Amino acid sequence: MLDMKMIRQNPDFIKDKLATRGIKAETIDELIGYDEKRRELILKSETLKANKNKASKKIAEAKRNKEDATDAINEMKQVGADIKQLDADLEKTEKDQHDLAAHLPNIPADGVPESLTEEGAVELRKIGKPRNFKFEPKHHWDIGEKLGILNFDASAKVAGSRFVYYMGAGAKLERAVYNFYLDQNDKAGYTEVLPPYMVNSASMYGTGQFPKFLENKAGFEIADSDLTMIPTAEVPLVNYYRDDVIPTEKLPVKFTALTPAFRSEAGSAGRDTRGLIRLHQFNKVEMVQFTKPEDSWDALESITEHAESLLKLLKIPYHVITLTTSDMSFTAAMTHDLEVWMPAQGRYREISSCSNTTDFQARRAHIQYRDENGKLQYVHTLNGSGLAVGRTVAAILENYQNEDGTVDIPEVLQPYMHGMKKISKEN
RNA sequence: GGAGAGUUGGCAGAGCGGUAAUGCAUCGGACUCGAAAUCCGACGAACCGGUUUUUCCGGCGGGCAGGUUCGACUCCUGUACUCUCCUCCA
Repeated sequence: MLDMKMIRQNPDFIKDKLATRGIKAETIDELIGYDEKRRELILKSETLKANKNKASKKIAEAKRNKEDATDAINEMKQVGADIKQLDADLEKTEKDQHDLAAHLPNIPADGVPESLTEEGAVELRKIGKPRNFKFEPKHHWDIGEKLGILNFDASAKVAGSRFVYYMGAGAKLERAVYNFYLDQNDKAGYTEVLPPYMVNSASMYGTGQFPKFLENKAGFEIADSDLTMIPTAEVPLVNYYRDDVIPTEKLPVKFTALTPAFRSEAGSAGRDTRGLIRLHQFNKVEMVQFTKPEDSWDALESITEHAESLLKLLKIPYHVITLTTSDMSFTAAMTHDLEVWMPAQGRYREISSCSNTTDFQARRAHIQYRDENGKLQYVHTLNGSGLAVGRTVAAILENYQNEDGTVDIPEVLQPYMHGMKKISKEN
């Protein structure tokens, strides 16, 4: 949620910034119009309410003195009716204003490449050289199915498209990857959390998924309840402190969690229909930080670098890009994506997204701390995948594949696989 | 799933239709070499509007949402959460 006072005071700045995210200037004007009308109505309503309170006190006093209070009671009746009318208008205006404001994305930070498409992302660095294959590298789904460690036929039967069964060494590899990630995050000072996998709509609103998420049918809501399956652990992790004041000495708070993420993938029909890249349910280890405002930009770099360190240890080639203004998620002021090299596709694919949402989520979710003057301020929140687990498995299968169809296991994962060095049919 | 109780300021805790006692904590002051104790005073969330870049005024506010009423923390309805008992259950 953007700061309305800020919009009121710097309308042109907001218009320029949000134009890069596809928001029309007229939308901002409309919002400011609602705000002006709202404040006008508040002024009128509050004047009447002040009168009402005075009249009420008069009645109370008259009653105490056993005097006649008919005049004051009539005044109360009249004023009460006027207030009712005015407040109905006010409520409508507030709702209109709020609905509009809730649809405005965060202001892009300086340095975010401006573009109305995903074209124009800036590559910050490229690490590791794609391996030179002496044979045609296979897609991970082919490798996985041949090895008997991924079964998409069974999942199609039992659940539907965009699900998977990991079998045997495949399931173990998935487990090795997320245990490795959790251990690394633990070492980096993140508190491990095991949160609920369903959250209420206030939480979905707090982290900025709702209302758009609902309108786009992007998720899985539980019938006859207020619950939604989490689309990312970011939701329960950030909302942990919703409506709270975080004790200042605790900042920065760093959380990490392994959870499944549930997404409808509405609107992505035909894309990535095979394999582990785009599923309705996938595991992800997530990192979240709550920081003081002045620390959040350093924190974004630190989260990104930590996510990178995982890929470095796994020895998988990747690059880091800064997303464009319109490619970023709704809540982000800046996002660095990590993309891993997928040999069979011959391109980099997203495996992590690290964002600074500044105070955008904190405003929605009311997450505050007290500054050195004891004043309540909004914290900044950050999130980053560390990392997507299924996509890591896909990347391992493709980057570590051998011509005979076996797959080597990255050295750092071998201890997590009871020393197994290679996945072959026999496993 | 059933029954009951509860939800008031940072905490504790009254009132139970006329606009939120009191205690603790906090802040300021007095006393003191200093501190404790004591005394005096202030302050009761967050939020919103006006004015104002300190101030002051007003609104809102007693889990939340409605209703009754000139007026509700106080009555009624719904709902969320917490606790206890029963039931069920990994």
